[in-house]
Amino acid sequence: MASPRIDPLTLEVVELIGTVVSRYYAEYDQAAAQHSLTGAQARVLGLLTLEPMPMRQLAQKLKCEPSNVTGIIDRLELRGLVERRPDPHDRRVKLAAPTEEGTATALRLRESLDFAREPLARLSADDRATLRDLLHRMLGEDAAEA
Amino acid sequence: MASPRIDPLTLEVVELIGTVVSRYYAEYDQAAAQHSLTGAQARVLGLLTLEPMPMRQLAQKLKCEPSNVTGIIDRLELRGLVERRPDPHDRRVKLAAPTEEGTATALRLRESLDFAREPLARLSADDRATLRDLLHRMLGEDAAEA
DNA sequence: TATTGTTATACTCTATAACTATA
DNA sequence: TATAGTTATAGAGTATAACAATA
Repeated sequence: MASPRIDPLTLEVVELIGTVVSRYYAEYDQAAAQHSLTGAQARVLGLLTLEPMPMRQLAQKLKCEPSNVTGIIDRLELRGLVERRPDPHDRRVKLAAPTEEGTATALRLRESLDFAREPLARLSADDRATLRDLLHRMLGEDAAEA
Repeated sequence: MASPRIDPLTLEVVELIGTVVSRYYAEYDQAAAQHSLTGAQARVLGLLTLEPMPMRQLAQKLKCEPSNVTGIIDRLELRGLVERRPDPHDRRVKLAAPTEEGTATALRLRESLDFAREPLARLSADDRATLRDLLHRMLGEDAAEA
């Protein structure tokens, strides 16, 4: 809790990360908007295409209250991108799953996300590998949560 | 528009960046909440402590519509963290500026943001320098916009 | 009793359009 | 006429609290 007095180098890296963050978010929202989706809707659709899951689990992934998921899924369901299925093992839970159209939309969305190509294309393969290693070490073991 | 077919290395780096982004945002919002501020309010307060500026300019920095800034500044002003000053050169513009308490809050907020310390502390100074260079090259010349 | 999902409510952020006061 | 800031409005995300169905 002692006041940090961060060195200039660390400060510069933090600012650079801030730039990456804001650019990443802007591109993500823009890509989502091109498919008439909000950022949250796009994120949910992306998660569900990996694996259908209960509303509760979705809330945990999004780090928000379960009551919010109801609305987001409502809007996606209204557009035919997602459906609610009963869970055969527990009649309380509803499994959110993408429809065929939802899966297709998520795929197109991922392809239109060119954050992967544009900025990273400026780095050589060796540089990308170095960056990967640095980020891995920076994030520690729990980097897989995405 | 040709479908990308991204190589696994690039994909891995993109995922890592996604993890950094979500962690950065989560920490930022949490730090803001500790001071009873929303993320947007904290961002505005941070910008204004660097330099007071017209509402219009603030909207440009936030990449949102000017009408939104009115509300954000309203709420900050209501709490005594920000004030609106007339611009001596143009009676149309209002300069948003932090109050003394606003400046103090912004300072405490910055200190409580330990994203700078915790993850980056795992890297040596050499590694941080390497990371800085890679991010610089990745972001290009326009990395200063933050 | 505890848990899942929902509803009701309130607040913030967001965009759009129309308005005012200046320039 | 153009610009700066505001208001009005509507939609979306968020948290909180209370509720029904199920465990």
